[in-house]
Amino acid sequence: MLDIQLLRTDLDRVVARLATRGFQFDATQFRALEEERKRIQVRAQTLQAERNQASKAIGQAKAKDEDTTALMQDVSRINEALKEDEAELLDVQTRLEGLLLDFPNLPHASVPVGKSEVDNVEVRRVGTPRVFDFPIKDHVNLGESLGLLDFETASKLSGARFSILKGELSHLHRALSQFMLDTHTRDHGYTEMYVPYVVNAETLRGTWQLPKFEADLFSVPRGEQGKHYLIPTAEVPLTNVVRDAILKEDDLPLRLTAHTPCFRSEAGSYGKDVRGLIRQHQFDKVELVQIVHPELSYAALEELTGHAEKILQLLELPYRVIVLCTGDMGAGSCKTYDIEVWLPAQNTYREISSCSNCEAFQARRMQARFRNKKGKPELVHTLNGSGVAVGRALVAILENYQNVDGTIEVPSVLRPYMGGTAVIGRKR
RNA sequence: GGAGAGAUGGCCGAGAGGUCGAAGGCACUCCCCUGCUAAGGGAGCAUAGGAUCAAAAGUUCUAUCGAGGGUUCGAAUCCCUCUCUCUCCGCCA
Repeated sequence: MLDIQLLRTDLDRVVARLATRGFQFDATQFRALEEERKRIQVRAQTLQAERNQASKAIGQAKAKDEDTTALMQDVSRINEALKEDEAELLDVQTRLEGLLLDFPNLPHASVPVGKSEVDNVEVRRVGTPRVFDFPIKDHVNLGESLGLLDFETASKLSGARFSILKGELSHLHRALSQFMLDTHTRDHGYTEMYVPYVVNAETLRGTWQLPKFEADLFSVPRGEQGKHYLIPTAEVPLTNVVRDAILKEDDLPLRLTAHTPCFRSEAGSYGKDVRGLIRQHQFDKVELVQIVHPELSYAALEELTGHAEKILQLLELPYRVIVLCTGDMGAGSCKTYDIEVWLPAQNTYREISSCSNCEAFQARRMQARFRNKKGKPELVHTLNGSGVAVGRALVAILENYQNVDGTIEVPSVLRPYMGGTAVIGRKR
């Protein structure tokens, strides 16, 4: 959520900057609504003040045993008028809030302006794609021929876009998440968290998934309590840890990590990536979240992106980092780096992590604050990034580490997590 | 699942229809005092929004005592619904 003050004082600039991310906004309509709000609010508040004063006078008169009939009639009249104003005010405010809730975040000045993913800018490339001297297979082929990847049975259980991993492949999947968590907690200073996978609507509102993206979520009916939702990413529970909290300045930065499944309905995305593990309704991810002092959030973004990159470096997977242009960024982000891993079967880099600085956008919604030097509560900045998507890392390992006989080499950092296994799929 | 108790400011905790945005304490900030090992005195100290203002400061108004509704001229205080926490019993990986 944007700062309403900013809209009141600097609307034209806000509209112009939001236009760079393809967000059209009717400033005239907003101004008119604001005018209306102001008019009604001033009137209503004046009436309230009158009423409060009169009521106080009644109390004082009664204490002195005086007659209060005239005063009470006054108040009744005020209340009549007030009732209408309050209803109008509520209506205007609801409409304004509705507009405000739809606003995406303002892009940071360093973000390239563009319309879509073709305008994203590559920042760096790390590692060199391996040259194969045999015809390579994609991860689906590799997994299925080894008998370790089973989409058919998964679709019997749950439908399309679910998968079953077996034996050594399932073990490798587990090894990956363990390795990521260990690296982030041991080397990068994150605190490991175990968090709920089912959250309430308030929590999703805090991080922006509601109300706009409800269609992408799996929900769980809960009788009188309404609906709960399966988390689409651990960003949701991790970031909301600080919702409605006032932290000590010394507590910052908070670095939190969790390994969780993520559930995405993504009804609209069929037709793309239908094959394989790339786009699933359920996948595992190790998430990184930082809650930081506003002045340090851009340094933290570089740092957090580096933490995610470190995983790929240790796994010796080639990747590149791109900065998303204004038109391709998520709504809550001021600046986003995507990390894309090399997939030889697709002959391209594919997203494996997305690292964003949301500045105070989520914090304002969540009322997540810290007490600053002056003793005043001030909004924190929030950042999140995948460190990294486990399923996609598995895909990358299958494809990059494949041997001519269809077996898979285990990256050396993962071998301790695999009981020393060096190759997957070797016949015994 | 059953029975009971509770939810007040950063924290603890009083208040039980009127002058309560809320006593007192702790913490914090500033000042004074004091040569000392969690010493004393004074002042300040909730959040959000509105108006005024070029802006800040200041002034002023409104809302907020778990959330939402109701009663009333007036609600932290009374009534209803919900949520959460605690205690006891039951069940359970």
